[in-house]
Amino acid sequence: MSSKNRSVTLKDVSKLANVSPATVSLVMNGKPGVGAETRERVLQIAEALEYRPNLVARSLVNGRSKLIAMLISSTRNPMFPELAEGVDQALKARGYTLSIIPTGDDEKLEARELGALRYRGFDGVITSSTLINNRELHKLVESGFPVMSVLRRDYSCKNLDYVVLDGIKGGYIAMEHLIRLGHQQIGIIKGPQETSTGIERLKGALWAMADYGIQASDPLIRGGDFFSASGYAAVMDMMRLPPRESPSAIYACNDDMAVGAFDALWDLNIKVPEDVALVGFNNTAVTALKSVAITTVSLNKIEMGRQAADHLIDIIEQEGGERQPFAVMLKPELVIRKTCGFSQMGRYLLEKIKEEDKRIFP
Amino acid sequence: MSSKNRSVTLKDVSKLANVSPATVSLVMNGKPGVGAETRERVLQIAEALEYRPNLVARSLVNGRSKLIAMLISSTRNPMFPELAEGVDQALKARGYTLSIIPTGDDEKLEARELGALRYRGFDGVITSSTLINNRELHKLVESGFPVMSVLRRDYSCKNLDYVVLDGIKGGYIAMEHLIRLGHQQIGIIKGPQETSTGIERLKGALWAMADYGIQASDPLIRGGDFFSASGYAAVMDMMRLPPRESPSAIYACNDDMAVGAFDALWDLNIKVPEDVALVGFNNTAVTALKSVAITTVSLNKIEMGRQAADHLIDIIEQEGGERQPFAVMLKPELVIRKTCGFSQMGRYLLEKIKEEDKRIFP
DNA sequence: AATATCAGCTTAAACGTTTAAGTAGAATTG
DNA sequence: CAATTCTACTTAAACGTTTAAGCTGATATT
Repeated sequence: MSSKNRSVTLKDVSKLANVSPATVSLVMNGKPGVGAETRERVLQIAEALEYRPNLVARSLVNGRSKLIAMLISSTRNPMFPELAEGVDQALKARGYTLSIIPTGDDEKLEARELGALRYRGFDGVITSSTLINNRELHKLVESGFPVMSVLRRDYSCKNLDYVVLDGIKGGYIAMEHLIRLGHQQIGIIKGPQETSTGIERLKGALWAMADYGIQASDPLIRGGDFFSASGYAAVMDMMRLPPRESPSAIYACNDDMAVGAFDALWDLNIKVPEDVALVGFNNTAVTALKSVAITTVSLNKIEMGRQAADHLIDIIEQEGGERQPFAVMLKPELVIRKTCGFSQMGRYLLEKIKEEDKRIFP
Repeated sequence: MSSKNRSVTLKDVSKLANVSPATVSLVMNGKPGVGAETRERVLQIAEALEYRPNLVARSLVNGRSKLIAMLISSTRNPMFPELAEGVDQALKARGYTLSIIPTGDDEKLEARELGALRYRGFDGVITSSTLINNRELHKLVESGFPVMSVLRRDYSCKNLDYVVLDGIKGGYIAMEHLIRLGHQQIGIIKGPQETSTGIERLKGALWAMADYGIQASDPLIRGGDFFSASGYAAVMDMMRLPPRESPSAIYACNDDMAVGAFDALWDLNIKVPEDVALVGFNNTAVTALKSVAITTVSLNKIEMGRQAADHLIDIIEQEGGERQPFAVMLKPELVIRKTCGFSQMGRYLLEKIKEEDKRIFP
């Protein structure tokens, strides 16, 4: 069918319409300075030829590509899908398109990708994989490139805009929940301390413990890396403690580790929540499954992505204006499911009764 | 710090090096025709100025942007993360960057986005959300734009390259597994019949039933849309059938629906696998959880993404050559977990024991 | 020694837009 | 009616590359 594959250009339209390319450009961009009839004619011809402006050429001249990069740790990070959905919603609404750049939380790669953003033609970047004290990010921000940090942030980067969750509050309410249910020996599986989320979610929990006069015992606080395996290992370890030192509840600083913990408890034949309570963080999709039902701290990831993207575009599009800092801190909410007891009480009693039955009627 | 934000260009380098821009271009691209000393000098100056070629300008002249689009239904589709990981691996290795375009499986939007790909400057597209008989896709392929279909395909689109899973075989082995475990009344939760996956996974299962002489009963075959809620609804419905018509096993054409089914069985207090066996499809992350452990059909999503991306780039980069069709069909494997019995045996023994009990202690 | 070949450069056009500056003619003004 | 302002255009430069074609002087060929 198609012989020559060159697409229709501004010039093609201008020739057919007997006007200069400049005029066509004015028409296509709805700018004034063109007579009504001419405008109409050009529009019709453009329509007929199915003319579409070449965005690459346009980018070159006005230095805007309408391309936004999203730096993430991995597409498999369970936060990513919803975050990206929010970002995509906002971008689509304003005519931008989204590129994703997974970095695997590899510092080198992240630095390289950050440095490459500008000359690759991106208009701005949303980064969700920021580690604390990221020099390259620093440089990028200082150079005036539009950057929005989401989920995590870098305290050391003064001019970095962000929209994050209040991790301290989140950690606080998670821990408070466990304490109020009567737990005194509480295990904590930390996140990496090079991330703001890792730091804050721990800090909040420790605050709650302090407020309620509960001793935080060192052997119950374990390092984790936000991946499920580290949660599994941490629990396997904790549970080796002598019974009176072992936890009756565990707070994992994210859901992945909570799921790992859940699996470990399962393997150890420890009943959740009857024997050990568990609370996670992020309200990731898995936690909502009926057979998992992990109590967790929820945050609106879609909203977070949307706000970040929307404001990033604001920044990009308001050229001259003094750029004032943008910092949003969303509020966490506790989602109470089944891993912390209470609702399980009924079931627990039921089983006790069954056991009695068996003894009485063997 | 930074006053003027214009980045370093080829010209800046050429001026400092006292050569023409053309020479710098040759050097930067490692092309011949430049003397050793000159080359060295240019390289050093470029290095010193931190010169990076402007990819937008480059794209404009050689018509290649090194941008690949990936059309997906949603970032929340559980297949997406791994698929994208594979794609990203291949793209990164060859210097391309990935844009994702969620379409929500909305036909209009998908058509629009497909049509826009070329003038947005993409070099090619990987589509995983293709519905059957997609006119716009047809047009795009016929126009010679590099397209690779992954996961799903469109039978009606003759020149569409693809890398997919053998869905028929997958459906077959899933169903065969249930049959071999002794099930005769098997419920099926279908996928949408406008997708190749929906069609094939059903067809394969029906073949297996036919091969083993098992009647497929209409009320046990329910429509689904690949989302969890439809699996839930299907099971709720099926289980309302009179006991002798209700299924002892269920085959869901994807894991999302299997999870929905799992939840429904949970709510109905029907034990899996003791009372009803369940098999899913895709080997999605959730199914591997210890407390879920759904038996499912596995496919290597990362590999699938990688192959698709890799070959797409091959197509893009071999300009002239006759483009011959590329079609890969990966082999499915059954991942046996805990939702299909084997405990069937346990149940059998248990019932025998109960009967004995009743006789002895009436 | 005249000619061909070649390495090592430069020139200039091209890619498809946008936009500042220019122009011709019509309309408005004093 | 001459001067001014507008309107509706056009011209041409610019964005930052690539690349075909051209040029120059040196080396190789006959």
